[in-house]
Amino acid sequence: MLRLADEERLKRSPLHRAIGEPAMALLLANASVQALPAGARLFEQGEEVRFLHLVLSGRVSLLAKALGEPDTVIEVFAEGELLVAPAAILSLPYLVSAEVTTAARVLFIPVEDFRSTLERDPALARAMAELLARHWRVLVRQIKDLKLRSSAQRLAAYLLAIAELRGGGASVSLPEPRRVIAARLGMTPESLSRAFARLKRLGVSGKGRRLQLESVEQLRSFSAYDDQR
Amino acid sequence: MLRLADEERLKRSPLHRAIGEPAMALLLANASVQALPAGARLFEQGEEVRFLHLVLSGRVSLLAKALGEPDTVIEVFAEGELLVAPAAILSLPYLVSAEVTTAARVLFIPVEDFRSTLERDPALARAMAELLARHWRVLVRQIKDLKLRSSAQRLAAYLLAIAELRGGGASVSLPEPRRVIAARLGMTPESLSRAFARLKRLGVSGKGRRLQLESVEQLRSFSAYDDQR
DNA sequence: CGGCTTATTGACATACGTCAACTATTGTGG
DNA sequence: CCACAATAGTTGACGTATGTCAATAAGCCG
Repeated sequence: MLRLADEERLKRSPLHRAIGEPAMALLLANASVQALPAGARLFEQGEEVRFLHLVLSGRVSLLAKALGEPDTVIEVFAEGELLVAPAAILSLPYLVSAEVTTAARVLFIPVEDFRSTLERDPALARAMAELLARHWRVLVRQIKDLKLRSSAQRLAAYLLAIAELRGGGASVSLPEPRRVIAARLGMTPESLSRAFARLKRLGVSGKGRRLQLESVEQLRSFSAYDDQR
Repeated sequence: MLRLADEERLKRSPLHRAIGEPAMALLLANASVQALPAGARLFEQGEEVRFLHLVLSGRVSLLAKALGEPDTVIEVFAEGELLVAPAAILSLPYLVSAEVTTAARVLFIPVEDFRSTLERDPALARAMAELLARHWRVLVRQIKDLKLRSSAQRLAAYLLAIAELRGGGASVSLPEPRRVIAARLGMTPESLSRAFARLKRLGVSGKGRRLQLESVEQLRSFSAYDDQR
C-alpha cells in the first residue's frame, strides 16, 4: 500500500514535518495510496468530503466550473501538498473539483481520522492553521493579480515565480501544458499565446516547455511584481 | 479601555465563542480598543505585523494596491471578525492594507500575545484553522467569480448574498458606498452603474442604499449562482 | 441653501474572448 | 521508423465587455 518511495516522499512533506511521527501514524491508520493517470478526477465540486488527499508525486489541479462548461483552474498542487483541507475541516461540500494533471500518486486519508486527530492533536491544528495561512496568501495574491494586472503582466509574474534565477537572467521550465497555465492565469489559450508574443520584446525566448528570461529586472518592473512571499 | 458595549460585542464574536473565557483573557491581557473614523488606516501592505485586529463595530476593508495608485478591495470585514490572521500567524509582512470604511471600534491584540497563546492553547489553534478554512472558501468563491462571471453576474450574486429574503423577492440595503462595492467586485464605479442598469430588467429596483429584488429566482439563474456556503 | 462628494451617462478606446484556419507537436500502429 | 491521426498551440479577423475620460446629475453635509 505505502511503498518505500511513498514513505520517503511523505516524510519530506510539510505536514509530516510539522506534526511528527505519532500524529502522522494516526492519520495513516486507514489511509491508502492510489496511482492515478493524468485526467483522473479525485472529487467533484458539490460532493461530500470522504478523504483528505495528500499529493505524493505528480500534479493535481483544483478546478472550478460555472454552470456552463468551461472549467477554470484555481490552483495547481505538487508533491507534498495537501488538497482542499477547508472542506474537510468544516464538513462542507467541496467548492471545487480536483483533476490529476500529471500522473500522480495520492494518499487518501479518511476524513474521520483527520477530524478526530485534529480534535486531539494540537500540533495538527497548528499545522493546519499555518498551512491555511500560507494558502490564504496564495489566493489573495491571485485576486490581486486578477483585479490589478493585465494578462501579460500576470504571465510575467507567473514566469518570475517559477523561474530559476541565474545571473541577471533565468530559465523556466513550464510545469503544465499551456492550456492549464492559461486557465490558472484567468485567460484563454489564445490570449496566453499573445501574452507570450508580447513578452518576447521583454526578453522571453525559447519554445516548448523550456524558456529563457533575458532580464529578470525588466520583467519585474513590467509586471509590477512584488516579491513578497 | 474595554467598554461594556465592547465586552458585549466581543462575547458575541466567533473567536470568543470558539476559544472560551480563559484563552480570551490571555489575548486581552495587553489589548486595547481604538475608535477610528472612516478613512483611517489600520496597517499598510508590506508592514510588519504588530497587532492582531478584531473588528468590534463598523466595517473595515482590506485593500491591495498595484504599483500604480488605484487600490482594489479584497474583502470587507464587519463586526466580530478577525483581520488578516495569516500575516500574524506566519510572522510575515502584510500582503494588503486595511482601511476603515464605516467608523469602527477595533480591538488591538499585541501579536506576541497572540502567537504565544496560539502555541499554548489548542482551542485557539483549532479556531484559527476553522476561521481560515472559512475564509479560504470566501476567497476561492471570489476567484471563481472573477474568472467565470461577467460584471453584471457578479453584482447579481453579490446582491443575493446580502439580501434579506421574503417571499419570492427580497430587499437589500447596500452596506458600502457603491465605489467600494465596485472595487470589491473587481470593476470600476462606471461599470457598476451599468451593471445595475442591466439588472433593472431582471427586477432590481430602488435607489440609494435600499433596493428591492423582485424575483430572487430570476437573479439566481442569471448569475449562475451556487448557494454553497 | 450652496458646495462637495458620489453616482450616472455618453462617447470612445482597448483588452480580451470567440471563431476559424493553419501549424506544430505528440503519440500510435503498421 | 515512418506515416498519419489526434491534440495542442498559434495567428488572424472580428465582436463585445469593460475601462477611460468628460460632462451631467444626484445625494449629502455643514
